[in-house]
Amino acid sequence: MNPILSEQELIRREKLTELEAAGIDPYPAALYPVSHYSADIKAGFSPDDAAQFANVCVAGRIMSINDKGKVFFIKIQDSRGIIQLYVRRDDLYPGEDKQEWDVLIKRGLDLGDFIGCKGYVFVTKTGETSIHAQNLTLLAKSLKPLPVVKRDEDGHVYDEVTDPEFKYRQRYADLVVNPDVKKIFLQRTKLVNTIRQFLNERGAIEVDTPVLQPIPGGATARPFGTHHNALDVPMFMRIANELYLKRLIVGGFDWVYEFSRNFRNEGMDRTHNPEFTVLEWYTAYKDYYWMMEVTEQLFETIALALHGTTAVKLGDKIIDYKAPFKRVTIFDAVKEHTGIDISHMNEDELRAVCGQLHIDVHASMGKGKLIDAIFGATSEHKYIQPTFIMDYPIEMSPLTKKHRSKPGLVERFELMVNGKELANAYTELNDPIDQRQRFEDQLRLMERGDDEAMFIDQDFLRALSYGMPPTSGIGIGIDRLCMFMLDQVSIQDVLLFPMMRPENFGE
RNA sequence: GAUCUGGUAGCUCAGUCGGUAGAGCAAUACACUUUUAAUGUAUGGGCCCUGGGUUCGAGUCCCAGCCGGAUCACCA
Repeated sequence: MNPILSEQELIRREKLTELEAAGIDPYPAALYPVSHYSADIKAGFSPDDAAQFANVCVAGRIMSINDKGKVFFIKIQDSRGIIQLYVRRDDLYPGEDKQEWDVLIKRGLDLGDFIGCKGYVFVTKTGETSIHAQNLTLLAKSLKPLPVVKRDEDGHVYDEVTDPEFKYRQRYADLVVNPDVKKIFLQRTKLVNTIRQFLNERGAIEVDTPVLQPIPGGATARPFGTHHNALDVPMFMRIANELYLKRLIVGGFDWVYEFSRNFRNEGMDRTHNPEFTVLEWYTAYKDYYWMMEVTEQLFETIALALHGTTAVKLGDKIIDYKAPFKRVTIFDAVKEHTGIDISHMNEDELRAVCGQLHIDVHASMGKGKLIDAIFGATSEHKYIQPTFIMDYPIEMSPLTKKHRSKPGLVERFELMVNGKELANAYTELNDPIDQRQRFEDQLRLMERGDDEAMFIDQDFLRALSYGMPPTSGIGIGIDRLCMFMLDQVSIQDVLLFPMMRPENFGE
């Protein structure tokens, strides 16, 4: 606790002492028998049927106090909204002794305190549904003033707290004071629940796989390293769960999924947090064409669940998630946006195209990375409406099955929305001999200087050797999906506690 | 990592040319028994992010650092 207290914090501590001296416990232990939420009272009450709400008990945090002398109007916020309490001195303390009124109500209450109230519901002269208090209980004292944010009838906000550092570091206060922030996170939960329901009702099984892994596999990224003391071995935080889910397909599950918290020790910006969530699922006996259809259905279902329509606002754009989505191969995409057909070019020719288009290249880049660079620089950002980009070069897809009819390509698609990758899926490589070769190719890339190439996972190869049925799998970035579906420009606004540099509290 | 930008009361923010630190809300006190973001009157509240420098004098100018944000590069 910061030893330097502000004037207002000191005053609140003095009030605490005064309350205790008067025999009022500022932090009572007993449960408080809440019977109603603010929103239910406001939605359900009508003066003609007042009996139904003649005896309610609510609890929440004090958001405003209007002191009228012998009458107080107090607004409290519970988890569902805000309701006003009408507190009249002579109703709470009808006798001669008004001392507790002075100590508890007049001097003892502050913005931010939790109180409980029993009473009956009525409508004030000004038309606000309120609770006429018959009993008021202090449930928890607040010692630190929250930011004061006010709203008028038109929804205009005064003194809104917008400082990102405050919002992200003290999300607890941000949530109290900014109801729209809370709404975003409720929507995020709804999005995740919608996906769960979608997958569960189709027979998918939710599983948990290791977060601590001896070999960080399934993606190309720099991992966080750590150490297991009892085993005295290095361990890594997972960068992807792909290889574990495929092991489960080997084991006989035919549709598994996991919301995987992944950790990557790389830069952070408004679209990247060091830990982030990816939904991956793998389905046996399916291919990437099937996967495209299910993906379209899923995105359409999510948009409808959140917004009641497939047309979703994102910045100044409207993204329409109505299935089916457009499909275009990566070579056709490049041809469309540059006029150049790179589909049959070798590495030197691709390098020449990069020079012609002023794209930075590195000597370590192989054919796959060059093609990816050309696509990224010329085409990727042009796909605003949901589009499947299909059939990637084999060099950049070491876990993907070779294309059934196009040599040098694999059966892979990425879903582009708003010019960004939202999902990545393939027909999975289940040929153990081919898989070993692909790993070895990665090793060669690594030797050539590509520090993102994959490690060989011998146990995964052993699993594939037992036989894995033909399978299709997908990974969907959940944080990014939330950003797109909830119209947020920063990943920090869809993460409750985005990573921040540790705060220095002094000493 | 590079560039730009910000940090002043509990909160939102002003602060001119370098010359005694400001407003609204919040707080304290008094008045008011159905109020409406924010009733009236009075009062208190400051490590101007930190450390150096320039100057008679620094919230203000210079340098370095700390903590954010934006843009760019790389990754989802």
